[in-house]
Amino acid sequence: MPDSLRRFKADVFQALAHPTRIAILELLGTAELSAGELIERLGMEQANVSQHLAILRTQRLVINRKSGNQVFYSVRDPILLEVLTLMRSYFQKYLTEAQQMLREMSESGS
Amino acid sequence: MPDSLRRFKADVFQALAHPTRIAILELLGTAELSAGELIERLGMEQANVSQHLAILRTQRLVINRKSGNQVFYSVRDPILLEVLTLMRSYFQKYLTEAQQMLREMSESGS
DNA sequence: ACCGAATATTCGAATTTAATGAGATTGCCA
DNA sequence: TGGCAATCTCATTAAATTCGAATATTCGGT
Repeated sequence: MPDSLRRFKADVFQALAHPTRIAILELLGTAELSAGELIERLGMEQANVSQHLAILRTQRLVINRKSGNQVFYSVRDPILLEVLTLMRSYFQKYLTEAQQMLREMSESGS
Repeated sequence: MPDSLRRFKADVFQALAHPTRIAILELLGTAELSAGELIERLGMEQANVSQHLAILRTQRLVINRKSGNQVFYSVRDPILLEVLTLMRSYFQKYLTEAQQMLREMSESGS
């Protein structure tokens, strides 16, 4: 596999590599949502969410549809949701270990 | 889903978000390899590869087995390879578009 | 005990990323 | 056209990532 494609693939993972963006994709997994709805459900700064959406748009993980005053987002390809589902099963498999790791991190961090 | 788990999930994607680390996982997909073999096949600096391996180890995407002077690495869970396979199909689906994007990036970058 | 090979770790510089606050668009409706 | 709501973009700053060079560690052989 050429390195350029590997870089491209890495960029997609990079786009997935943020809790907020994962949350966005999970919210969009079941239904198309407007930017405003996303902001509300996430409970985060408007500008911040908008920037994360821009990243997802640039990598084409989501598509957007303008309708009047609003912009509606949806996941571009179900494969991406499959990836998230696979990840979910991965985490369930190692759940106790993940929690253990989280606990250690919070202890050493305090 | 609690945010802590989402953060944990994002960390795994972060670990996948580098061309070299993707290359490492793809190499390990078919066979267990020693650090030296990985370095040789990647044709990169020893320290650099070792650092990437450390990241993959920290996130537990790979496991390592010490045998004498060498350290052998392998992918921890086949689910991760499934994720890479899914991504591969995603890229094949949008290959022309990806190439187009790569071309534009290289043009504007020069 | 010493040496060399294999691997890991540390450090510093350059680059990238994330969050916030402020400003700029765009589209609707009176 | 004026104004408001929804959304995006820009600038700044703090934090994280990446790489190479140098250094450290660990193990087997002599």
